[in-house]
Amino acid sequence: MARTQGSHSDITGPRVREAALHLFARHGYAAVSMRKIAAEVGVQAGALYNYTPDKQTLLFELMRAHMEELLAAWDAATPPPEAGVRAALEAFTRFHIRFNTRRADAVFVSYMELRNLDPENFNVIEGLRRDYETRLEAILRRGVAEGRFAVAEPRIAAMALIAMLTGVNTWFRERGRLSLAEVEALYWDMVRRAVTNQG
Amino acid sequence: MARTQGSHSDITGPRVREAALHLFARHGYAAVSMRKIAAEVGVQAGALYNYTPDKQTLLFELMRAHMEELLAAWDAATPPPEAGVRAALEAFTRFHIRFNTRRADAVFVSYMELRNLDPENFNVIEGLRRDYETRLEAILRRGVAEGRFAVAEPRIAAMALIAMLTGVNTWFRERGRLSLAEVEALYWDMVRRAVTNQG
DNA sequence: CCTTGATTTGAACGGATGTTCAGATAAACC
DNA sequence: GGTTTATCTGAACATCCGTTCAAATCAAGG
Repeated sequence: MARTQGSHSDITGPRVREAALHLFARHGYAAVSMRKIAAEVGVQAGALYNYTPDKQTLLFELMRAHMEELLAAWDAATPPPEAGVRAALEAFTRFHIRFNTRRADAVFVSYMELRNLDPENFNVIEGLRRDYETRLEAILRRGVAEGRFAVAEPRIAAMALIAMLTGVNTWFRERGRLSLAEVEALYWDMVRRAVTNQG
Repeated sequence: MARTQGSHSDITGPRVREAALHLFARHGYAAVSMRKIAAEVGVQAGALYNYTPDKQTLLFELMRAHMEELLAAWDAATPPPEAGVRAALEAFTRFHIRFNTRRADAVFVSYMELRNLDPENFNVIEGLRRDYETRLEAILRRGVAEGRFAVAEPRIAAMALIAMLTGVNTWFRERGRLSLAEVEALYWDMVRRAVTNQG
């Protein structure tokens, strides 16, 4: 009694990653066993090893995929330079909120499970995270250079703003009082004022 | 061969909590065994049960103590009303950064290990967290009422600002380029502008 | 329809887990 | 200095862990 009807590598592989992401987000990497992931997929634990060499790599690949999709999505959504630096900052703000609320599990795991990564895996994810921060930092620096923003420490401001925006995930619910568009507008208001001088 | 010379409940108890807090912050609750905590203290695992009924309660009490100390410290540091709402917001900003950077382990654990709490324990910690957010929300509401702040959604702004301020912990190092006072000033600048209208 | 090869099972491995408790130990008190 | 009592050890419990692998199963190709 092996191999259920209709099961394939193309189907089981994604389902393993989905189940792992969901369970890691809910209970944490260390608290989720390979057997629990297998049970969620409807398979025995041994079958998981057709899709990952080990549990650590499964976690790492989930985080790497998320970070690379994040970077690729922003690069594809970046407004052209001639739109202006203010439009770039607004686009970043709205993009970050939209992208992250749609992928709450991956965002959560990519932040909370950093300490469960092997050192070399950690360095890879950390590098991708820095890349993303640098995208925002560049916008802030350009705004300062053009005299439109007043930001004393662009890198720190970038980290501060990203922390604020990512915080949306802790309370936002799809069917809550505020729509995503309203949330975007609220945060864009705060971001805009935080980097702009009075008067 | 039991009871090492000079060991007492008064000494071992705090050391158990210190070791647990440190290890939970570093590796995560689920990844830290009672034996590892005991080894850090220099004791056998069974001895820990003189100080906590079980591992879950150990985690919960660490988080509860942290949150209650946070609330008590802020209540003791709150400026008098006659100092003005702007002074209150600045005090909150500086207090939050100062208190949290000094207790990075407890802050980290109290946020990251929420999902490892039993439902009833979770509700207690969640309630304390809401209390703290409400302190800031009240300041923002007062500022709006007095016409000094422009904040459309005070509760959401409170959560956004706290997320931004707590983010300091992810990068701040005691002996880094910026002193704590400089960091406080940078963030107060952003907070002040984020809640204030232009012109 | 029969073979081939990908996919899964089910059992097994050594070791770690939280918790309990009888017995050993040493500090505190009379 | 002997007794009491708080504290700790060391072993044991049942259960779970990540990972491996021969054998079983089934989809696809000829």
